[in-house]
Amino acid sequence: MTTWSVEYRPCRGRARSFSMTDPLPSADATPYGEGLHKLEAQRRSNRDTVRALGLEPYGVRVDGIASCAAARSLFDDAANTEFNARGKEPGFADRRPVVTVAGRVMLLRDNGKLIWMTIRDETGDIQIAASQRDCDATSFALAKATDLSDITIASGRVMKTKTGEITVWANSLRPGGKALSPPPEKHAGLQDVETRYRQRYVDLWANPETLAVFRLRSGIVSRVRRFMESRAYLEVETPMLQTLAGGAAARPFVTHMNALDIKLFLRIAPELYLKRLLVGGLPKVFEINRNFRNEGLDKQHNPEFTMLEAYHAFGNVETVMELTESLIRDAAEFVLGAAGGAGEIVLPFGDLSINYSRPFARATFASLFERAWGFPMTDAPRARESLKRVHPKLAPQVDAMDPWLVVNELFEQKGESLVDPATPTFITDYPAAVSPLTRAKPDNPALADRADLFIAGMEIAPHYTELNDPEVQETRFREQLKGLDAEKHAEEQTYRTMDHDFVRALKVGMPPAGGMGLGIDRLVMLLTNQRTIRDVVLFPLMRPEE
RNA sequence: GAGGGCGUAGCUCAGCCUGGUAGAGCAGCGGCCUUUUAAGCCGUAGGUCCAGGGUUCGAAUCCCUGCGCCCUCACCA
Repeated sequence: MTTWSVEYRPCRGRARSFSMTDPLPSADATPYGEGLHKLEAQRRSNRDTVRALGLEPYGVRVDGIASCAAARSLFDDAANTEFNARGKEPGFADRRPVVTVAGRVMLLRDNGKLIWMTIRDETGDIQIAASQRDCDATSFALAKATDLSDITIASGRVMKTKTGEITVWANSLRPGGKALSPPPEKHAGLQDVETRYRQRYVDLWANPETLAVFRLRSGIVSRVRRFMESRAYLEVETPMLQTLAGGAAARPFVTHMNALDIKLFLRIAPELYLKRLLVGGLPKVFEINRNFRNEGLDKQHNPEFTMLEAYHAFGNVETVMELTESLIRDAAEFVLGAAGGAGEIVLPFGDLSINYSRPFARATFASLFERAWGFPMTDAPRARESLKRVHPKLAPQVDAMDPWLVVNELFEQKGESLVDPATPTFITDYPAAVSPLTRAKPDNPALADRADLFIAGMEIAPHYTELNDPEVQETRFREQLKGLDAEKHAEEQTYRTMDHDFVRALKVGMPPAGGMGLGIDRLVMLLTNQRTIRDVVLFPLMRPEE
């Protein structure tokens, strides 16, 4: 006789094996064996009780369900008063509204012949009463077999208890979905940060603040889209799988396509495709979608993140600065409106109160540099000396560095921090040497026509007057490639490649343009007062559990 | 990458400093209860103290290593 050894893993506890010669686990004994947690076993048994009542514990289609909020608003004080006064008179016509609600059982109080539940849906909570007198027998038995965190459906009259709680006084209950997992603690909720991210499906219903943040996120993104449309930008979708990963300086994720046997990259930016569309004659385009960068994780970086990029033909950096400022103010106004506020658009972010209503501040790179370091950025010797002092690790290389790179290092050390975090601020006029893909300022070729928006110390959105001279572009690409130290950047060379097609596109002729990129996750962090990007991404990347 | 913190029942947390048989609340189970709402009362059960190693007569506790998460800094851009 052949003996198969089958490994199988109960949801908890050790894996064990059994062979075909062993008796099969019986179906009505717990099919997951002794590894099954008692709490789950108990819930399975309650589920079987529901089946024995002739009901489907996982629910069936139900039409005409009212939200908890809608059911509450149906409450009719006059009808309720009338019922309380005359409900026992023969022939009395009950005018209290009838409703069906569905939700997850958050609280359960079994008084014997009267069972109270508080259920929750995305609109809020409502209390349900299931009394032995007023429910049909099956429904009452179902109520008895209901566990915390089950999904239940109740139909009945909307009334108010003598303690003033709006309640659906049920005459019928139906199962809406069995929960075999026990719920988090009912007062403290789900606290563990890791579990909240890994099991967002629990976090979302157990912690209403979580749901509120993601509803706001959805509203913000929708509002941003409508704003762009109102400005006559066309929404487009460009490749996320690219044969070259261009448009930004970041390490891409690499994958392989079997059918063509080629290497593919997840995009690090949509930029080069959106510009091709300008060449194609689309004057104003935008895309809101995911970019992927194969770099570290921290409070402001998730490997996949959502960016808005927009390009405006015949515009320049000022065009898109105005766009961003109006767009952010509009989104902030939306959030404030959702919070019931009015007047000046001020939203909290941690300890800061960020004012979005005034014109955003501006500061030039050069002025911040000088304020930070006490000498002008054109003073290369002093810059080198300062960098050696503050960054001893870099000291040996400093003399060989491009003077503008030295300036840039110093600026990032101290310059950015001079910007008031509570005032949205554009830093303008970056050195051209540190902005290779940007056009130079018409009146000063040493400076780039670029502005970066900073809010709360975070870089939110860069703005550029785009490069559209194919020869300049090609030279810049070549310089970028040449700059790679072959040994140190061996890996980088596998994905940094000249984008010949993009140069070819520019040769067809691209109108002058302003372009911007706005980090949507960071914007949502600001507007919803969340300190980490993981609290505004539904399913942030986590290391696998096993 | 460096430093710090955390990991104990399904959940929320004590206990660790100062080593001596594992604790509470909620949830669960049995019982009572038809206006409760963190329901209440009586009873009861529940543990790989993240994993591995070490010290010790004895380790949740002290030491080392590893894993996971969080924080700060650095790197990257």
